[in-house]
Amino acid sequence: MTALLTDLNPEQLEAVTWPHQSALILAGAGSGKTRVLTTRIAYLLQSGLTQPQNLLAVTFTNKAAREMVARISTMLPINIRGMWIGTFHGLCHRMLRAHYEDAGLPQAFQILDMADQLAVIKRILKERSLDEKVLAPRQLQWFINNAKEEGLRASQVDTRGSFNRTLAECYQVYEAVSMRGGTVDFAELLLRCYELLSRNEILRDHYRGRFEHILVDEFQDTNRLQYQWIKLLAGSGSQQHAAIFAVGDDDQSIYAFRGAHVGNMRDLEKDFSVPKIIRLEQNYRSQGNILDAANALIENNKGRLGKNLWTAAGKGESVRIYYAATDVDETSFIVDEIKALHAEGLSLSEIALLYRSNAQSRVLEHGLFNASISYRVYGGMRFFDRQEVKHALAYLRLVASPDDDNALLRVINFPPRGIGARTLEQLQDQAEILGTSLWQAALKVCEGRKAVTTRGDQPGRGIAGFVNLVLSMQQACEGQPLPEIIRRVVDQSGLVAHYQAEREGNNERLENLKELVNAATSFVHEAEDDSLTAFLAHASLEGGEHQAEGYQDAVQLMTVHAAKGLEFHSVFISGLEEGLFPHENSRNEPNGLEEERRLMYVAMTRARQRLYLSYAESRMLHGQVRVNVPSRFVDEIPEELLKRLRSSGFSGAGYRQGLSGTGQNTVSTAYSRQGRGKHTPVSAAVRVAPQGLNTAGLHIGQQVSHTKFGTGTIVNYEGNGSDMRVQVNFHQTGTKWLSLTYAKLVPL
DNA sequence: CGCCAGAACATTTTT
DNA sequence: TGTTCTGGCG
Repeated sequence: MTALLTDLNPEQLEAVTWPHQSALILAGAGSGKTRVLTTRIAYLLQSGLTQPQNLLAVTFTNKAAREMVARISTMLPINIRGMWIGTFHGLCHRMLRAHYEDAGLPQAFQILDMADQLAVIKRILKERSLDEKVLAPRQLQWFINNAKEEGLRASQVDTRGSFNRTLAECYQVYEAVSMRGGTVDFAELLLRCYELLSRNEILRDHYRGRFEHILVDEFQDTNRLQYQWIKLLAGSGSQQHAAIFAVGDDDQSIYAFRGAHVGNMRDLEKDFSVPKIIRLEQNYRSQGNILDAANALIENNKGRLGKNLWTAAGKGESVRIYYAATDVDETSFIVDEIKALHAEGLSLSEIALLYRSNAQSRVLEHGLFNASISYRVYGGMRFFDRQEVKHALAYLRLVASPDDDNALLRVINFPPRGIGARTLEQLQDQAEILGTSLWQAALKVCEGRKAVTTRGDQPGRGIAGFVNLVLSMQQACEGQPLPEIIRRVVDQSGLVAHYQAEREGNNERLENLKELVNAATSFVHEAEDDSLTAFLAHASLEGGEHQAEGYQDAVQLMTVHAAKGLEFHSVFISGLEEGLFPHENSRNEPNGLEEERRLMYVAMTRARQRLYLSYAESRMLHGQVRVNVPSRFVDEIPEELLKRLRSSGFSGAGYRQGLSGTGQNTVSTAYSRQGRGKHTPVSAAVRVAPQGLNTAGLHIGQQVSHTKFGTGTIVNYEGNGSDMRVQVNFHQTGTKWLSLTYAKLVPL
């Protein structure tokens, strides 16, 4: 016990040993938030105050949940099985699976991710022949998810006005379609679970009796429904059974745009009569100047719960700021600094390049690539989102739950088997008439057809071919272990054959299909429930993070949002310009500027030792050069904390002057940069500059020679790793795309 | 049914 | 500018 509590500062100790009563912990960046959370759990268990099965800990990401499990396991020798640790969606999903009948769901209900949901919505809009200009699919998706997060069903939303009525009607159709297909979207997981608990007294009492402690991570990011769910589980007022231990930081609330409601912090305080907020203000990450700068910045926000980070470490280095003439200049400054840091022995993975929006990564990538610096870009496409994987998953869904229209539509003609728009329309009409799923309609069509004639039906093609395929898959999978099921379905689906038959560029796809089998194999080892349905749920809920890429020493490029929760020795925040950061769109949002400021606060507090801020006077954006004014956030940092670096050609005028203008006037287009050509779908989240033997020292502008084509200049590149291709302008034969794996290019 | 050209669009994002 | 989506044509 004592070992557990040593090295905690007084506030951390107070939080960890807090009595059985709800608490709100205001945990600043780098203040040991996760440590407090996990130590609290270990403390409760070790001191016998509670049992594992009486604990529920909820996070937002699977990564955070895993980290929590891992840390508790190292602290305690006990088996933490029985404890409910997971994401909101994961825990709700668990409850719904356990009580699917009470929740009114089929046993094999499937989870729709955002893309699946959007596809359903597009279909609904098309069927109702609603013009996309009148109602954009995304808008309807947003509306439905929002309604659900407010706890509203289609019958409960506002129907005043024709537009609202249209929205409500579409929502109603969407509900019906979901019901029939047995599908549940992300928001539905939460709402369904909430409704289940609020309606079913027996279940509610069961869970209330069970959970004595509910711990919530990143509480500032909870939306209204999530908070209601927590409240329901804990029971409030005289009904309160569980103590809520909420940890969060209002200054790091950066997800309002997706429904996060910081107000939940104050609500919790009130609803659960939290006697006092515990503030964790001692920072163990950054040096003094960095914290002072961040504190000064965030001070400009109103209505904060209030907090001031401090450190026992020294002042450290000044915050460096660089004013560049152009984005290219900004990039070359950053590249030079990275080279210098690397030369001093700092590993590249300790350097982060942060930006407000993804579009900014391009210039940076270009610069890094040309300097042969390895880098990794976060936020690419997730494994389970890839086209070929989604196709395979759709077949698997049909095996598990053939009434899922979305899955059916995705693969009914992929690989192509002669089912065109016409046939599909007939099938949809048929389903409409019968009031059934497309699958049922397809079965009917086949039966009828068989009775009349099979003439003209080539085996394996048409509706009959598809129906037979799915039926035989279902048969082949009966009683098989999961990896075998996947292997058979992938094989029988014809996906592999299809991709093999296509020329070029499908190696990665084929690899991913193999990888899917591997994913299933490791899933079987890890999960308690190794059914197909469980695997499909895993694919939807824990999609991306399976791809733990091997460690590579590379500079880390990501948006500020993606950087939350991470830390680095050195951090570059680029593009500090009005209109970019703060982003111009934030002007139209309520409290938009304050959210942008919090974003900046998050960005700054990622740095341990060294923080660079940079600004470019002119920048290429959307194909036009724009001239910008420095971000107001730079001016909010006290001068004495800054060390100004200057580019030689910069006029110097502009900063610390009137910031009233929007700062976006278009000037010349006399500007050139290497384009990147058509660009393969950048599916990989990782793009690492060539370093190996074959590719060492290659960069744009490099002269190379090729045995067949002679000499030329590298003008472009695309892809990554073994798939990387370069475009070479050969003096004799013109430009050619060459794969680095096959072509023997010799640098000159 | 597939391909290509032209248009439209362009914060942030996890589950 | 780059990327994605759509519609028309072969």
